[in-house]
Amino acid sequence: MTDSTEISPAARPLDFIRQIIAEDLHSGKHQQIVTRFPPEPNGFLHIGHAKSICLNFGIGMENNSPCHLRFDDTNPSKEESIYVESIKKDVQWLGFDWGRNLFYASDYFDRLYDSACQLIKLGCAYVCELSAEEIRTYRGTLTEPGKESPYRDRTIAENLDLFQRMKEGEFDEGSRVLRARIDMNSPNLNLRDPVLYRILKVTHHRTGDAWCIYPMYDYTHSLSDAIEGITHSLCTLEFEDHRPLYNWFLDTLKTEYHPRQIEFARLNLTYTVMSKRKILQLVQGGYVEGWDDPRMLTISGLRRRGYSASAIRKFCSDIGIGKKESWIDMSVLENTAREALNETAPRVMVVLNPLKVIIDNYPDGQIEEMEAQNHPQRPEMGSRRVPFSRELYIERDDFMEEPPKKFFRLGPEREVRLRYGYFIRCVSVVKDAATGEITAIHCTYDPETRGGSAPDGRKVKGTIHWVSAPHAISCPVRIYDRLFLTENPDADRNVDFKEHLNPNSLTILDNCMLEPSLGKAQAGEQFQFERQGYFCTDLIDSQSGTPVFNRTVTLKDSWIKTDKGSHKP
RNA sequence: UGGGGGAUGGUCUAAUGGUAAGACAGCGGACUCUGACUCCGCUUAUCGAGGUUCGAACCCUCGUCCCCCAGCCA
Repeated sequence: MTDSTEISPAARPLDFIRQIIAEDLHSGKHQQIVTRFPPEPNGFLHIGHAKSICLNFGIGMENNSPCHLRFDDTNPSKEESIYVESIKKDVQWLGFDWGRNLFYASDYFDRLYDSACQLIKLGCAYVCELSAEEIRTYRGTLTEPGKESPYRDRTIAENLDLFQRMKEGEFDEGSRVLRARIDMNSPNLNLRDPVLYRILKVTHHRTGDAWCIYPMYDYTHSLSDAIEGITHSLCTLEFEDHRPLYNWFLDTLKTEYHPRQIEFARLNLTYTVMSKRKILQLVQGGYVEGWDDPRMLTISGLRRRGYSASAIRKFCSDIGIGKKESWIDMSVLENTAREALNETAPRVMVVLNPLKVIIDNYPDGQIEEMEAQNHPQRPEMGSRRVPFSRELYIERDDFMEEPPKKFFRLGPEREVRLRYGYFIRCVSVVKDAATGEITAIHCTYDPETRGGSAPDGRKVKGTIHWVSAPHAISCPVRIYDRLFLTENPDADRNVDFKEHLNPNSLTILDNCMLEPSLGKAQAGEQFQFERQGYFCTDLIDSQSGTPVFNRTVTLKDSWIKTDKGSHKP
């Protein structure tokens, strides 16, 4: 990707973070800036991470400066290399390049250990033997000060010895921690002697069994930023309270670099959940078919759903960066997909819920090839030929025996245009004697209207899509809808968010009729099924010749609004 | 009720002492061989009360409401 304006159009005013960076560059505080995206490899990336990725890497591209990808892998009990791989893939797929700047916090374990010893020597850290419960009690509460640990005033030599023995595996998990020695009376709980290291006798996905003590986030993060010479360390609002601690580490250890932490509001989207913990529950509980289920707002799910990387980048740019907790409506994301796909997706005709049409006056056995444009607004995308014959399929929704007022489609005695085909008029309806279900309709066509226009200038109000029955390719199409029924599934603490799952988030239509050109669709190709929506061939389940389609998003439909329900797909 | 943040149409975002703007949503209309796209129009906002000022969304004071923090998670 070379066009950085695509990511942040020049016309858009700078967000507050970019303003700070511009000032720092202008004032000479920094000649070059360095940002970083620091995921923990304990799950797949989602749309919320995309916001952070676009921010950090976007700033990098705009300023021609590096943006590091650093895995914050300090908790081996939750982290796995499969997540490392998926994260790298997703960042690249989104269009970003970390170049040589791929790092792991675990790369710094030795330096982090040395710095911890340094803190001990400074009298700023000590080995504490309080249990986890005791530490919690000693920490105090929001309104009451904490109490100092009885181990707080050990000698430096004793602390050094104990810490080394922690490292050497002499002690049990949970029996000791290394703590910073700051202020048990601080109104900021993060400063009440936070834990720096804990004993975890767990194999790490990169360092194996080399370590049995692992550093905590706050300590690791600030030092890793300093080690890498990060200038602006961008994180979400909940870390605002941690900033004094972040700074304390850097100030106390007098690091060469002192990055500035700046916090921005995380992304909230309606009709979904964003927390990794909850997403994990959906995956592990089998509520979805995996991290990359097209209903998931993971990067891999969105990719499979048919969202392009540029659409996701556009979305992240559109929503902006601020400090106000905000909820973006899902329709904004959906609209971004439509906007992107409208430009690029070739148009095709597919009948999702087929209804047989027999054209009584069309010669039996005759086949014509109709010229259809691939994109009416972009003639350079060319055209294709679609076969037309006596028996066709049309959409069940496009026929009503007793049509309401503003229904422009087919009904008894009504005439409509078959797109790129002929005008047809319905002459009779065939029903199943037992169920009363309409099984087919009979029509006549006007041979003068070939291609879809009438020489006599007569107008029809409706144009519907169709597929020639003998030529149609039957195919499953997966209709995806929002995963949740409520705007904020998390809203009520007393109700499990899974209660709000949409039971109809996936509908498989297994007898859809594709126009023949779709037989050679490649996995991942995107199309507009005219009058229906944007669809793509599934990346995983599509075989060449036997495609499986996923609905990315519907087209806007103003008929559905006037009709109020009876027409809902 | 300790500390840290935040309040601009229904939802986001801008305006940084000088005409409150844009996007999405909604409503109405035009166009149309996609009830799509496109185009046009409309409704709707500065949390409240004071103050400073010729002039305040912006500065000051006092309130109100919302979010975050008591993991050996990140």
